[in-house]
Amino acid sequence: MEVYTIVPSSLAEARDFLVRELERRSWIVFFALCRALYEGRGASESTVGDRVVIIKPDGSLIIHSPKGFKPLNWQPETSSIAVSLEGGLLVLRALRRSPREILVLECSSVYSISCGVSPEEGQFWMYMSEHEIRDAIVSNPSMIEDGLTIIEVERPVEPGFIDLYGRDSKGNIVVMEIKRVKAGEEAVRQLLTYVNAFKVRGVVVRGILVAPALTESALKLLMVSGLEYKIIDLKKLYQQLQAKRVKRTTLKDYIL
Amino acid sequence: MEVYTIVPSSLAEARDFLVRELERRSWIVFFALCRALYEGRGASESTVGDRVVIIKPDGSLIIHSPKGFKPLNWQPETSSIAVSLEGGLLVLRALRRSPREILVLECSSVYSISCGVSPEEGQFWMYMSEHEIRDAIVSNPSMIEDGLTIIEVERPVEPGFIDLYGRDSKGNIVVMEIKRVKAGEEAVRQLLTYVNAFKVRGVVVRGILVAPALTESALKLLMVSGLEYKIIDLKKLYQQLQAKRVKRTTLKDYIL
DNA sequence: GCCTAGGTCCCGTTG
DNA sequence: CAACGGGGCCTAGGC
Repeated sequence: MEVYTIVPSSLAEARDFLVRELERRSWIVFFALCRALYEGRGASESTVGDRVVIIKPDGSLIIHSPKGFKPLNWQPETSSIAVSLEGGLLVLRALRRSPREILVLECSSVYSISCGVSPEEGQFWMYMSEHEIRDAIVSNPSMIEDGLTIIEVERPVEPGFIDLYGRDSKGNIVVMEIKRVKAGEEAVRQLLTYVNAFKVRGVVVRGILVAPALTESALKLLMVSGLEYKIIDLKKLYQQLQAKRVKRTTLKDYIL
Repeated sequence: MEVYTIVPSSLAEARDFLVRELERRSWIVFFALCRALYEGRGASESTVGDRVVIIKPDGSLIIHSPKGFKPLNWQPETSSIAVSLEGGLLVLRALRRSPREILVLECSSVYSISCGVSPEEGQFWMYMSEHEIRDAIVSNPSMIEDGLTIIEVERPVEPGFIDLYGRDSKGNIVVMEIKRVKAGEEAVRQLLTYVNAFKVRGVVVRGILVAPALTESALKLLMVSGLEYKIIDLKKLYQQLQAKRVKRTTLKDYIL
């Protein structure tokens, strides 16, 4: 990857550079003193401040303030980014078609602009998703309960999908909702919706919430609703999965 | 703001530069060919790819791939970022205490590094939040229903808070849940939880979902649950609020 | 620290 | 296209 940086001596120079690199669909990063105006699903405005602006080859635009993970303003995907000089300011207009949104960036000063064309995308893998946990249970249902058999994964029901649908050793239908993080009330409500979808059709089923932990109020709501839960040990599960997994890399040397 | 950029001729030079600027709590942005390993609440790994890495003065670390709004890897807040040269790679270890997470970035090549110390933070205002909508209803409850009076805002209930709590013209207690976007089932379930919190204590209340729109299944669930809804016009509300608001800036010249 | 709820949530998947 | 649910969600506000 070739990265090229300029320290523009004027906003006109910055504009020309941006126009050319947007045309080439380069990856653009610049430091600027600017303010942003946004209107769409919500609306925002700001006073001038030092910002880092990223424009990606796919048109995504991200404006970062000096603090925190979240950008101050953004446009996840743009249909067009227009650059112009207006009243002594460098103005970028980033439009989005659907939902219809506009983000206007007014730069009073551009400190530096870097750009590069990126050939190396690389691959990415995420582990320990709800998906992975679900698949692990499918291949070993006894981790939930002895004698449990899984009949269907992602079974469509009235609204949405049941994570796991099975039958216990006594022949009862079991509906399972899986959470990869501590489950709150919302998870219980979700499970309850599924169980009720059966109940209204006169079918009584067991509902089991599968999670590494439950909040207190979630537990209370679960009890009141006649539902059950099963705590799973994510660390153990991760190590089991890790052992089976094609070893691509390892963090062992880094783990503290 | 002063922005300084180097094109390091070696990883050692990049390391020295990073160490110094991290020390100074500068704002650091660099382009690199690298891969990231993450382990914490989840786990991820990747092959090498071209990335833009941002390290903010507060220690937030963000790694962007060439696509989309979301970073590939990140650390919202770090307790420490260590930089070292290991086996011909520039390695950054970003630790987070709680939750305990580690992000390791292995750079095989650093194309350029920019840094700057930012004095101008600027201010930021967000409009049309649920908060704003709620306040607008408080100052004019008739937009929901004639004769409605608001008794309490954010009234604490069994678990959580009721957005608006009031009384209708006939003396019935009214519980309102506000959504700034189209409401789905989840919003209905939330409202239902609040209404049920009264019901279990033998108090019958009206539940009204206030939103710009409802999904079909949300409407169905709402009907079945004996709840009500009120559609609000966000565009109209925004213009009303905008008129009252202290005019800081305007997008009028930009709106298409 | 835990927990609840909002978000311009984003994002993938599916009908 | 709309809608539903996951996410390393993040972040703010209460306790």
